[in-house]
Amino acid sequence: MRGNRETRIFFSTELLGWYERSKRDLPWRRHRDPYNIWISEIMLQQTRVDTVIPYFHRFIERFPTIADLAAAPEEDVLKCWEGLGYYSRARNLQAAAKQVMERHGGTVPNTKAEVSALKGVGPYTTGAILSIAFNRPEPAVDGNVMRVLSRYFLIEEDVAKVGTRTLMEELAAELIPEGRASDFNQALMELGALVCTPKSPQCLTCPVMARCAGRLEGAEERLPIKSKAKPPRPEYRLTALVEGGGALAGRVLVRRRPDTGLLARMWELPHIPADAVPGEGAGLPDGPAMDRLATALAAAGVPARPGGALLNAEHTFSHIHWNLRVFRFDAEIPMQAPAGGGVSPAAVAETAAAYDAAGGEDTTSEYRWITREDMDNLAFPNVFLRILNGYFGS
DNA sequence: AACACGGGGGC
DNA sequence: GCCCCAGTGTT
Repeated sequence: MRGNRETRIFFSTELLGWYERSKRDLPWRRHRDPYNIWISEIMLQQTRVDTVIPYFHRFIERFPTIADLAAAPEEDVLKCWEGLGYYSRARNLQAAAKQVMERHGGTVPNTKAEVSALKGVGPYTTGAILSIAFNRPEPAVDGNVMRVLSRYFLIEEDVAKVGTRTLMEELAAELIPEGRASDFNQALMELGALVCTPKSPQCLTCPVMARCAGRLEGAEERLPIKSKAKPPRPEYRLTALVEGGGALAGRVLVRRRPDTGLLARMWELPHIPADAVPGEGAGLPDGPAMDRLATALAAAGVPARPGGALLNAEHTFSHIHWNLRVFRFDAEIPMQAPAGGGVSPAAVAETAAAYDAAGGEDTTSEYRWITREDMDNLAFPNVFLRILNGYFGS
């Protein structure tokens, strides 16, 4: 156990007092509703409060109950999550809502085994739901809590290590005052968010500064100790903004991403990989780049005439840095439905091979011609949202 | 244990 | 431009 008894009692007591005085009025704190708390905790994973608030309101309005969420089209759930990132959270959340309907009659369970069995609910969220919604004395250790505890107790273990989190959970559990798990866990995270911040912590306003070992050692700025993440690897993409003609005038070609992996089942502009920054230095010149893109589009069933480079866009994920060069195309002829409504296996194989040869990766994409209004119903990652909003002029 | 998985905010 | 994240699932 870290710290002596007085140090731990002081911490918990002063922290609770501070929380009563300083807690923010957040939407999910209005009522102690397990569904609201669950939604908020999933949204708050790797995401700041200010970002989450508008999403939380829209989500609860669109899916007021677990039954509504379980019954909704996945497309609607993703659309509600659009721009929030880590979209597997949304897909897992809906899968978990179905679990709750089937196993628990539509009521959020209140035991550790049942809560942690829900899709998308790991050790942190299990503790958060059990403590915040049901006042159970379970630790809820996130990045904030690890920062606060590492400073107050001067813990120099690497917080990126699994063993360190386990240690923090044991410590956090010991600190929970009798009957106060809900407020105490929220207080711990609130302190990390408002006072014990990653950079320039506001120690002079901190309720536990007097006994903070990190502060007393002058070590608060270098804690917590955390090993560095790998930098994102660069990827270069030739991207097509294809404008329809004739019956498809005013529409743009988009496709749906595969069921798994990056941005699963989100919509995007068609793009193919390139070896370097397109249009620069070692990158493919615009002419050949557009030729390759045109070949890939034709193989996907959309013959199109290149209309020049439109813009460059960059987007950084946690592990990939995308460099996109977007080219405008005019569709030569509208996509036609095959006779009889079907496509022969041979034709599919031929198209797939041609698309692959042209640098395409996903040969099973669903393509669609959309208007600006159609964007209200389809979920796009931010980088394509920016491009399309710029194009449609909104 | 390492990696995949988005995005925004602070400085 | 670089750093920080209110984590979970897969391999």
